[in-house]
Amino acid sequence: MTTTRDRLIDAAAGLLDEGGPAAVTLREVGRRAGVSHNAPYKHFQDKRDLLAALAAGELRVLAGRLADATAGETGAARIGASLRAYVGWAIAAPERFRLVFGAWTGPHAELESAAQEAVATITEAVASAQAEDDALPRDTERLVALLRSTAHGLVDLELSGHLRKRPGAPGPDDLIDELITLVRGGGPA
Amino acid sequence: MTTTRDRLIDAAAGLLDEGGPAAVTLREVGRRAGVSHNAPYKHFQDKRDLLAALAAGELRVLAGRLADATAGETGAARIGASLRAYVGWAIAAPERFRLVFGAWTGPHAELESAAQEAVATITEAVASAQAEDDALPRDTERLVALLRSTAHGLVDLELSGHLRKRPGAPGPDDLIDELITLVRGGGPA
DNA sequence: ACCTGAACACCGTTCAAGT
DNA sequence: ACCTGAACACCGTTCAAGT
Repeated sequence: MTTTRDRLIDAAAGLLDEGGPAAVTLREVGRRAGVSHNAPYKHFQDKRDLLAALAAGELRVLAGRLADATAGETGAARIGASLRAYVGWAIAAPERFRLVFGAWTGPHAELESAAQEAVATITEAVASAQAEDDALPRDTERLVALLRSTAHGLVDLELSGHLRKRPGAPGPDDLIDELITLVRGGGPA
Repeated sequence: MTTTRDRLIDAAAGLLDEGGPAAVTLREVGRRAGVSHNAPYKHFQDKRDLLAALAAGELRVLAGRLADATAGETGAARIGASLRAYVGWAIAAPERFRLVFGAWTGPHAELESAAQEAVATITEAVASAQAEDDALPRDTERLVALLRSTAHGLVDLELSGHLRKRPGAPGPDDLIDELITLVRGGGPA
């Protein structure tokens, strides 16, 4: 049984994908969900709260993808799989990526716990890789922060068209490979 | 002599800094500039065009800061100075950073040429550093793309609160140092 | 408990008119 | 050339009312 609440979130996600944040109006969300233009207020505090619920769901999807992608890998390859899954998710749904990591005014409990889940998944992959590959730096927190930053920036610059100006320029996946090589000190796998 | 056009851009910048993108309404921009709520349409095609002019100006400021910061440095320190200037600019004016690198629908000539200028400044710093330090990777384009991505992601995660959850966690400047160490293969300066 | 319809105070944009 | 004021079609949010 799909609740009205779920249909509202689905409608918002569809509108976001199709027309960006400007297309997500509560009036159209209601229309698509088959309710009135202010029925959303019976399920969410306000528009921001609806978007946060959507963003939290997306972060849980991301965490699942990261877990799946890294399950069969070992060593530095595990880190590579994790970063490629992150980038793949973001490139496939740019508007959701931007929503999730955009400017949120004030804290939101559900969103924060979902974010923590995604970071924990990456951290596990990195910690395992470190245990299996002595060429990796030892400080897990620093390494995770650096890897996340690079993957995130790669995606953001790619999506905004700032990364590749000419054809043949290195793309996100090329740069992830380069990053992992550098992070291992350029030595043999 | 400050033109009406300049006062409109200044008003938009002030509103952006104070209240984020939602606070930048053409009506309030006009009010602050001492003109009517639709005088902006005599100087800009629409709201997006005004914001693009603001963003382009900010990118030119950034390019200048990068040039200044790297002028007195050599080798890998030049890259460090460049990245710290980038991060410093972004953290000091988060809303402008987000505007500049946000989602622009369709191309905008002035904005694109300003972006090219900023990238060229970073590229010069990196190319000089490569000439002075053999420990750096040789491919300038790849290296620039990787450095820009990391710096950009660092800022974006920091601003959204996703980078540092606990006090004492490494901040942007720590991670820039780590990145430069890794990029040099971890060897001696 | 969940939803509707009218209303309010906004917003970007257009247009006719003024100097 | 530059600006104004009214108007239009939106929007988020609130509120009284309905089942």
